[in-house]
Amino acid sequence: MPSITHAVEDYLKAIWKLSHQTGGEKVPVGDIAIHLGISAPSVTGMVQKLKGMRLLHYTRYGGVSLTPRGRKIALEIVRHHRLWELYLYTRLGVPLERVDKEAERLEHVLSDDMEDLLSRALGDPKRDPHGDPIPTKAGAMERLKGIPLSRLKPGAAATVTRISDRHADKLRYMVSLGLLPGVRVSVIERAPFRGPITLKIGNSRCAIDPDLADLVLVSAGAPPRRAAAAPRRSRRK
Amino acid sequence: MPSITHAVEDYLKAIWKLSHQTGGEKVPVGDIAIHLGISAPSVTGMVQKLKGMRLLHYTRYGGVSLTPRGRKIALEIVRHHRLWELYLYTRLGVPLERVDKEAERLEHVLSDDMEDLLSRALGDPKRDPHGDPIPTKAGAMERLKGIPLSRLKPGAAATVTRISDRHADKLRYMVSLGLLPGVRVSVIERAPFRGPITLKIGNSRCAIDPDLADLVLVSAGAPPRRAAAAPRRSRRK
DNA sequence: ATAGTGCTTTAGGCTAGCCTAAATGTCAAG
DNA sequence: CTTGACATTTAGGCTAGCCTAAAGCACTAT
Repeated sequence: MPSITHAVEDYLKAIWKLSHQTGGEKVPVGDIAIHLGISAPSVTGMVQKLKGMRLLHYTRYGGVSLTPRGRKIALEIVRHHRLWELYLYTRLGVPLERVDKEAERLEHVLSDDMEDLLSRALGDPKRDPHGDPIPTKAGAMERLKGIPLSRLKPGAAATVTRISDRHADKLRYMVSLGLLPGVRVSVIERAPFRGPITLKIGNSRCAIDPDLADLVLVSAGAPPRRAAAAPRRSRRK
Repeated sequence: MPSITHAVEDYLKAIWKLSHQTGGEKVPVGDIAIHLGISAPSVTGMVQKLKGMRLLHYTRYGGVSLTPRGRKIALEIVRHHRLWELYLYTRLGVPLERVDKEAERLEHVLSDDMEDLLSRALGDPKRDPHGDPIPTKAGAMERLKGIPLSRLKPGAAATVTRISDRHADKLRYMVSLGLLPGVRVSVIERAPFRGPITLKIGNSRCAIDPDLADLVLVSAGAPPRRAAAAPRRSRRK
């Protein structure tokens, strides 16, 4: 019986992500290939193997979906990933746009005992620094609520709940604007034809592209009760 | 040109350790095999590959020794390992006898940037929680000074500087005795014929086997100025 | 010297994961 | 219902690392 290698974990996580964000059931093999940057034939091969391990359902030309076992493992990796992200961000001061890449490697290297210690050291957090929910150890995950910032009507105010971690460069830009989870924003103006959206973030204002605003989730009324803990950057040297 | 894989890092670290602790120049292939738990033929194969990468010197039947390049990489891994150990111990409260195994996996997963952040977060430490010196980024390492506790004369007092991390079970026992770096000990009595050594550790006394005492290094007069920071175990639940 | 003993190396094989090229299935549009 | 476009799978190959079995070297003791 084959074991859960790093590669297996990567596949399961990718499949989970893809089915999670599209909401769809079946995930096409090609999408997995693109997401992981691996050739389609390689993915077919691995998928057949994972089917043999009963980690996913698969029919030729029919796409894949995770079994409960597969989903459990996927969520475990997601939990590891997000715990590490939070740790890197709040404790080591790793810049937000870099935590994803670092956590990508660390997520595979976290024993069960250490997972507990890490979680506890962080105060058993519910969200990672991007605002994404951290699955519980049992494999339950809070639903992401909120609407894209791009959908917010002019004049409306809201609180950022989550910023997408997909594109490091865009993320860095958002950070530079102060567009972070827990921050209060309001829409001042929206140009027609998907033109720029003018925002007030804190006390400053700026205009951003709606494509960028798509990546930001906001929650209507919620006050910024508890932002993800700020990093304590060491100031020495 | 082959790349520095995890396996390569493990080999270099093993060779460095073996040549470092024997003080000898050439390391026999068989020793590497035993140390890594890998068959001798596999080691021969890898060693030939590493020679091709100019990371070590090797002649058939003649053992191996690291080139400067190889040593640089080995020390980098050792640095990673010891930084992680200290981090796990002082920040996450991982038990001392477990940090080695955990760090074994983490050491391969530490980017250059993160190494700096980690080191800084720890206050650019010089020692790991066992008392072993942490190599500098440039690849320089302080020499371990001190004598084995087993060599200490009755009546003499000293400070523990380092306890071996080789055997997790023995390490756990030492921890339970309070035999930790920075702790003051004195020899009350030594039974003849390598019999048990009776010690005073702090305010309590105990008798230990000289084989165990071999694993503890002590420094004659040094006062316990700064022990490796104690773990702050969370007390919740 | 020479045989034995014990490393060490060669030879040959295996698995995991990846690749490219070529074949095959699916589906929509004519 | 046929064809083209495109996704997917099969076939065949590669590298990294590991293994076992058998051959080869070196050193010691007769």
